[in-house]
Amino acid sequence: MNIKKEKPQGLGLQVAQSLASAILEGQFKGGAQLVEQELQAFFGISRSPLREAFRELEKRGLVVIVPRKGTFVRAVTRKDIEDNFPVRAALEGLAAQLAHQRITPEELEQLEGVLENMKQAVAKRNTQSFYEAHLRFHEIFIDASGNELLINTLSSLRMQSLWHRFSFHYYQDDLNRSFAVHRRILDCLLTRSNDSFELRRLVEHHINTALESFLAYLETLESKES
Amino acid sequence: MNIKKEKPQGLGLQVAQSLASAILEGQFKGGAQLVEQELQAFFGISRSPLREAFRELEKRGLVVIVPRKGTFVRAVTRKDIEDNFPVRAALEGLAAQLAHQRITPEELEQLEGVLENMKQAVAKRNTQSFYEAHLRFHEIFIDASGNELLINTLSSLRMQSLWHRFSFHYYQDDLNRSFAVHRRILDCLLTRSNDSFELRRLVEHHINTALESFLAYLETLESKES
DNA sequence: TACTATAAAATTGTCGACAATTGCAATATC
DNA sequence: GATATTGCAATTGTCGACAATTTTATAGTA
Repeated sequence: MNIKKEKPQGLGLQVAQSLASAILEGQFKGGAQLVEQELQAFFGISRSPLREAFRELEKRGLVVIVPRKGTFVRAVTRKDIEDNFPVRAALEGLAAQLAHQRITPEELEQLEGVLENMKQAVAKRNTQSFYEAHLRFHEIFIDASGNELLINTLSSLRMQSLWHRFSFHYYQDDLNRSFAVHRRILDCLLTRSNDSFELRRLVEHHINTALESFLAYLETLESKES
Repeated sequence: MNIKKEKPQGLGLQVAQSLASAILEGQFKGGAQLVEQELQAFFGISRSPLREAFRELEKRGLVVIVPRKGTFVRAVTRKDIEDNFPVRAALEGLAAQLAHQRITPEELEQLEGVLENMKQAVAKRNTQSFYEAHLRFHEIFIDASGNELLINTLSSLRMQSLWHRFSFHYYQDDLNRSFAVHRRILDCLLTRSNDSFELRRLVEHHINTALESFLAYLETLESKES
């Protein structure tokens, strides 16, 4: 058989995917209840797969299920963000260190390509495409770590932190600086003889710095609202 | 009201708890299928809450759900273990560093108490109670980090790594050394003026070392089986 | 008015039945 | 004898109905 075997995914997972997108795009207010009857009617499915979808969303950290009360889209607080970044920073630092030992020439090639995209995005002041390339850059070296647990854990953490209500706006200011950091990261990965701990610190510091500018961005938002 | 408000947990969570214990105690062979009908009869419940329990177990990383195939207890491979420890090490290192800044005198007191238990366990060559105290020691400073995400993530990772088929046997050899390490960790936590990075490295290294002796322990097991 | 008690509505939890799919064994075919 | 095919049994997926609980609305009382 040369035909793709489309992997079977029940209604539950499909609905979960759909709901996840909706939540990440901010189509629900934080803390809003996902009422089964409404969604049941909307998707045209029964309650069993819908509840399954809720469990899936809870696994991804997008909703919180409270017994006997209901399922609520997770309201992301400032503390959630402050908690998320350091954990991501530590894990991505570890991922980079592991990748340093086992990354393949092909993957390094990909990183060069993505970095080129970032460069062009900087020139064009295109924050959207810079944002996407940036995501891809991290994704590549995380996968290169070869640690499945690390890859899965970070996948979840990065999704949560990307809560698109805020999205990529906060990159606007320092595209150049961000590009330079990733150039350095790639250089570190390219030189095998290097100390992998330096690479680790570099990546970790990069993300923790991102937290600071992200929080600063939030400050400006809050001051505008008041 | 002064009465405990017993938090409601549906049948699903109760069954999940029961199954989790059974799995951790090794009452299922790795890769064994959890058939709904059997468990349904055993617990005397319907399929809805049982499937809910399966989702819960999957969230905790104890089973793997394959669509249209079934739910299988996760077969822990050597790579799973090799992947788990470095991630735990990085996160517990971070937890210790965070705890260094915000740990309370009460928590330090608790750590002293637990360390005393470890000391006595060493004297009595009681690996069981040493094991329990050891778990508690880590739990305390992880909680002291104040990072909810970190606490939850580590809770899950530590549970997985404790897969009791192997259990605590591998501690037997170096109870003294392990005790000494934890004495040093506590000393680091006690001196606020210290460099918190040293504490972090200490904890991380401690866990990565544990991986090595754990793997060595597995070697002996495998050679016995052959 | 403010507060409590009661009733109704809305919502989640659980159940058993039926549908769809998969795995396996018996059978057929070369 | 090896391989493909068919049919049956086992298992998971989906559904709608009923039960239990929580929330909301209503009425009653001080």
